[in-house]
Parts: sequence; structure tokens; C-alpha cells
Amino acid sequence: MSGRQLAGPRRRRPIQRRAQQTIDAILDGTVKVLKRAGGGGITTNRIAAAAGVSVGSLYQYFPDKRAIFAALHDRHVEQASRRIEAALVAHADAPLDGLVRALMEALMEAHASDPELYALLDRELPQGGAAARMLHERLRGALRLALAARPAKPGRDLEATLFVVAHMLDALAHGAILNRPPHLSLRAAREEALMAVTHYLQT
Amino acid sequence: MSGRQLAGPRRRRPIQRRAQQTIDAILDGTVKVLKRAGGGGITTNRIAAAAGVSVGSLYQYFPDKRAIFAALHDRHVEQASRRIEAALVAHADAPLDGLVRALMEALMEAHASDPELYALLDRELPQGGAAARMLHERLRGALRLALAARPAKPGRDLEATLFVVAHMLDALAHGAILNRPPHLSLRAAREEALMAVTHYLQT
Amino acid sequence: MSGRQLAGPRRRRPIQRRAQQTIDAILDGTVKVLKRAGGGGITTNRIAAAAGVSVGSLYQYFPDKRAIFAALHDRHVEQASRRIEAALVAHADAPLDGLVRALMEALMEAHASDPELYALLDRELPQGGAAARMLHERLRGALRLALAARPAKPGRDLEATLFVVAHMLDALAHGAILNRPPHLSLRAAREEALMAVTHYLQT
Amino acid sequence: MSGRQLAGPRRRRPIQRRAQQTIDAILDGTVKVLKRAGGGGITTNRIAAAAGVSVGSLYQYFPDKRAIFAALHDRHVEQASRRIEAALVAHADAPLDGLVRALMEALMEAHASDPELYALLDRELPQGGAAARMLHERLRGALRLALAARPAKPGRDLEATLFVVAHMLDALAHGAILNRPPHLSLRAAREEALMAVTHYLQT
DNA sequence: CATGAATGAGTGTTCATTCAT
DNA sequence: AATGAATGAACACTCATTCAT
Repeated sequence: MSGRQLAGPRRRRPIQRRAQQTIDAILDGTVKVLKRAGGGGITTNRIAAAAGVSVGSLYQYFPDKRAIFAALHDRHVEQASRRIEAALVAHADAPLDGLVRALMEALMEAHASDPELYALLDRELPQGGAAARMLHERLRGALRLALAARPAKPGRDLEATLFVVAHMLDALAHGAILNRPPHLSLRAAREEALMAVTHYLQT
Repeated sequence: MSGRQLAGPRRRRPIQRRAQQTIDAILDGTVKVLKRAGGGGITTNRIAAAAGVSVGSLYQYFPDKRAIFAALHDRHVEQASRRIEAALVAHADAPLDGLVRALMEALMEAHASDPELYALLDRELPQGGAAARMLHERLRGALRLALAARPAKPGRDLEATLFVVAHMLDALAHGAILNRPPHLSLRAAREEALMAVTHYLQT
Repeated sequence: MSGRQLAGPRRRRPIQRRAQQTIDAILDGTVKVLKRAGGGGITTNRIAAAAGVSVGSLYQYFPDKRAIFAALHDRHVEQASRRIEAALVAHADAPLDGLVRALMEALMEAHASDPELYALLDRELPQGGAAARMLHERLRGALRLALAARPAKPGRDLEATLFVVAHMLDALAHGAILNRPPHLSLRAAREEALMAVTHYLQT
Repeated sequence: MSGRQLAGPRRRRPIQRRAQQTIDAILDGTVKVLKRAGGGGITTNRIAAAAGVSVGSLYQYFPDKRAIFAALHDRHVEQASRRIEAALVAHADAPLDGLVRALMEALMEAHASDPELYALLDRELPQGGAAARMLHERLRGALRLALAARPAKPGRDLEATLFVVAHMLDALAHGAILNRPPHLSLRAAREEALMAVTHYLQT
């Protein structure tokens, strides 16, 4: 992350690099405000202040407030998607069980990195569900590839299987991080969830 | 103040009946505005107008705007809870499979009655997730009763099972109504989901 | 105050008596609210509640909110005026010094009966100054009578004397009750004030 | 941040100058509305309009409506205080009579500059009395200094004298401007008032 | 490009007043 | 006469957005 960049194309397009830094600062500022003041306390001026830029600059990079939230959602979706695809690639030719476990772990890690933030993103921001739906689509796409590449059990409806597996992975990973009952460890939750998915797929 | 009142609920307070009518009108007005203008377009004045009452009356029954949303969530939770409990009672002594099917149907019906509304409640209103979480708790409670009343497979962790089943039912019912892929009928989605849950429980 | 009324015209115009009771209840309720919630917290509904009547009844007796305040001011002015006139009558043929003392005591008693209330009336209610001005007029009238009935020092302008004495009595009585510095007893303040007025008049 | 700024207040912040202009415009706007519409007609939007700024700007400089009134009171108190202190300084070593006259004139001028305004400030605005009380305190402080610096008559209570003189000056100056009876010139009122105070002090 | 003061439409909420019961 | 639910004009205040500097 550091030595490489100095060795490569030095100071190439510094403008765009600065722009990306400002964008990131704004998104991080949004997160800061979100955690500090909750969803009702988010204002563009506060975001700008927390990001260390002026409101004017904020509007240079985002057409309006919603766009900031959308970008924040996107950043999360992007991160999670990368994990999903990495799992997909790593287990391309391996048994399905391993892939399912890897996907479950990818989803959990995506939220576990900052559970508070993702809970807020979902609950406090309008359109919070959109990110979840988009991520769900990516997961479904990954699963479609994975299942299509393997011998299907006869008489099985791919769409139905996809529907069930994608929802199970999504809900169980999400729930394991954000909605786990007391007395149930994350590890136990994950193993039980994996068992459920695996058994279903083996049926 | 006299013996008469103890004799029975004769002449039920017309005041309270009217109040409840007004409250319902306000909640229905909120739904109307929500569908017409989206989550960003909800204002107390618009709600009052859609409900056919004055803003002043609205504030006679609700201390502030959030309370209206909370009541709307509650109404939904209450309706769904009643279905869940009815299913629980109806299958108290029946095999688990039947109960699971009944619960799944209850959850689906709860959202199917007005899918658009419940999607909006979840996505557009702040704190929208609260209703979903509360409903999840009710579902978990019902399942706990159901599982505790039946012979448990040895070596099984009740909490882990509860966690998985509750999330599966919730996510699959919700997804079947609101997030079903094209080319997959509601019926097919439900049967596949039920199969997944049932197989998991039989493990 | 009690025996007489029963002995006199019994149950005469009970309607008007009730009306006066209601009016008094409303004025007392206003005072209650004023003390409880301050000048900013006065609403007609609160006044009615504190008075134990309905808003509707309140409007039966007062055309609007301002009229309530006006009546409250009037009541105060009336009470104080009665004291002023009593002092005037009692000292009609006595030396001026005695009258001045009696007037000072009358003014002090008028505010001392409930200093908190009269401070609030002056400070928190709009038009509070009107009552003070009216009282000032009554005081000036009393003094005019008193001075006119006595031999004037030659070369003295009655209007100027009236102006000075009325303002002195008013300000010093008011100040002695509501604005007295610590370490100065009410008695000491009164005597000093009287000395100032008396000396001025003897000049 | 550099040595330059220490060299002197060159290039005084134009920002701060503009801010003060806006604040003054708002206060003047408040006065305009107060005179036009009375105390009951003052709204933040009207004030902003009369000041030639937007409501938003108004709230950039004042946290709420009360703060505007407070600032208006302060401005008045500040102006009057300056006059009082100037009188005090100018007559520091002169006879008491001259100081008393100067203080009386200072107080009269303070209100005479815009009698209507100060009558409104006192009568129409809630908490209007606060300014009067604060000014009274300043006056009392000035008198305390003045009396303490001069030989006291033996047997005289400083606090009592202060109480009487401060209230006399205050009430008579105020009354001469705002409550003077017809047929009494301002000059005559002032001279008579001064005579009363002077005689009292010589006792 | 950056700034942040200025904008003003729009919001939630209050409360004096009315009037059907 | 009394009631108190209903009314809705009006208010204080916010905040996304703009634009002169």
C-alpha cells in the first residue's frame, strides 16, 4: 500500500488524487457525524465541518445530500463485493461447501469491520435498504455463477435455490453480526448457519 | 361512579370511539402521503390534510411526528403478531412442520396485504428497522415456545436453532414478497423456503 | 364579610354572583399559571384548567386573552386605589406629613401583599406598564386633592411639586418592596424615603 | 500566526465589520418593527425583512428571538452607562451638586434620544424591565463611588442614601421624559427634581 | 478551485378562538 | 350556560443550496 505507489507513476494526475482524498474525507466526515449525531442530525454543513472542507467544496463533489449517502452506500457495497468476488475466485474449482463458507465469512467480515456504522447506514439513512438490495444482487450473481459451474441435482429449480441460498446467507450473516442473541457466540452462529445452508444445498 | 357502569359496557364512550377513528385516519393519511410523496415528502400538515383533520387535531393525538411513525410501525407489528400467535395456537399440538408452514404463511400474509406500504415503512422512514426487529423478536418468542414444547434432538443448541430458524423464516418470507426474482412464483418461493427450514429442523 | 351577606338580600342575583366567582377563579388561575410557568407559558387553555373551568367558559367572560390581563391589572389597581383613597380620607384634615406617610404605607402594602405577583405583572405581561401608569394617575389625583386643600407655599408650582412627589412615592415604595438592596431593612428604607419626601415638601 | 499581525491592527477584519453591520441592521430592524407593529407584532421574519436580511442570516447572529431583544436592551444600557460614567469622571473632584445634575442630565438624555423606543422596550417586550434594572445597578454603582469619595454626614446610612437617591434620579429622569404631565416643561421638571435630590442630600 | 456568508422555502409545532354538542 | 374537541393561521427556526469573493 505504500512502497508500490512511490515506485510507480509518480505524481500522476495529482488533481484526481486530491479529489479522491476530498471525497473520502467527506464520506468519513459523514460517518463521523452519523455516529455523533445520529441520522436526524446529519446536515451538509456538519458533514463539511467534520470533513475539514467547506460546504462549497462538498457541493463541488456531490450534487446534493442524497448523493453523499449513495456514495457511502456504494463504498460499502464495493468493499463487500470485492470480498464476495475474492471468495468466488478462490473457490472456483473447489467443492461447494468451501465456497459457501467463504461467502458467509466474506459477508460477515463486511459488516463486522464496523457493525455500528452499517447498522446506522441501514437504519438511520433513508434509502438504506437500497445498498442492502444491491449487495444482495451481487451475492445472487456470485451464487449463480457458482451453482451454474457445478453439476446441478436433477429436478432442481436454479432460481428457487438461488433465492433461498442468497437470502439465507444474507440474513444469517447480517443477523449474526447485528442481531445475535446473547449466549450465542459469533462462531456458533456461523457454524449453525453454515450447517443450515449446506444441508439445504445437499438435499 | 354508580353501580350502573358495573352492569356492563353499555353506552361505550363515543368520545373514545371518535378518538380512535381520528387516530386511524391520521395513520391512514400518513400511509397515503407516504405512497404519494415518498419518505421525504411527509409533513405533518400533509398528513393532516390527507387524513381530513387539522394539524391541531393531529397534535392532540400525537406528541410529535415521530410518534405517528411509531404508531404506524406498531399497528403493523400488532397485526403481524396476531397472525403469528394465531398460527402458534392453531398448531400447538400439531407436528412442527405444520407450524412452520403456518408461521411462514402468517409472515407472508403480513407483508403481502400491502407490500408497497411495508417496503416504504422499512426503507423510507427513519427507525424503520425498529418494527422489523420487534417483529423478529415476536417470531423468535413464538418459535422458542414451539421448540421448547417438543422433544429436542439431543446435542442441539436451542438458541442456535432459534437464531437460524427465525432469521430464515423472516428473510425468506420478507424476500418472497418484496424481493422475489422474476420467473419465481410466490408459491414456488414459499415451498422451497419451507423445504429449507424443514430440512434444517430435521437434521 | 360573611354574616352580613347571609343577613342581607338573600340569594339575590345568584347568576351574577356565580359569574363573579368564575371571573375571580379565572383571574386567580391566571396568577397560578403566571407563577408556575412564567409569562411565556400563559395560554388560555392553561388558565382555564388552572381555574377549573373550560376554555369555552373563559371566553364567556372575557372577549380575548388581553382582557384577562387587563382585568388582572385592574384588580390590582383597584385594590391599591382603595388604599390610597382610604389614606386620603383618614388624613383629610391632618398635617401633610401624616398623609404622606399613610400614602407611602398604602403603596407599599399594595405591593407587599404579594411582591412576586406584582413583579410578574409588571415584567412578564405585556402592557404591564399600563397598570403602573394608571396607579400613578390615581396617586397624582390624591396628591392634587391633598395639596390643593392645604396652604401652598408661595412661589411653588403645584404641577411640578405633584410630579416630583408622585414619582418619589411611587418609585420609593415600589423599590422598597421589589428592588431593595441587601442590608437595608424595609423599615429603614421607608423611613429614609419618607424623610426625603417630607423634606422636599417643607422646602 | 506570524509576526505581522502583532505589528498592529492593519487590515481589520472586514468580516467582523460586516458582521457588526448586519447585527446593527437587525437591531434597527427590530426597532422599526416594534414601532410599526407593536410588541405583539414582532416576528423574526418581519425583523429580518425590515433589516434587509434573510431570516437565515438573522439566526446566524442570534441564537433565538429573545437574544435579539436582549441585545437591544444591552445596546441601550451600554449607551446610557457610557453617559453615566462620563458624568462621573467629569465631576470626580467637583461638588456633589454638579455631579447630581450631570447624572440627571445623562439619564434624561439616554431616554430622550428616542423616548418612544425606550417606552416600547420597557412596556412591550417581555423582560423589558431587565434593562431598567441593570441600568439602575449602574447608576447605583456610580453613586456609591461618588458618595464614598466625599465626606459623609455623620450618622448617615450610605446604603439608605444610595437607595433613595438612585431611585429618585431614575424615576424622575424617566418620568420627566416619558410621564411628564402637561403644562410642565422638561426644564421645569428637571430643575424641580434636582432641587428635591439636592435638598435631600444636604439634609 | 475553495470558501462560508447569505438565502428563503419549508418544517414542526403552538395556541387563541370557535361552535357543535 | 358549559364543554372541550377541532381548527388553522401564524410562528420560530432549520438547512440544503448558491454564489460573490
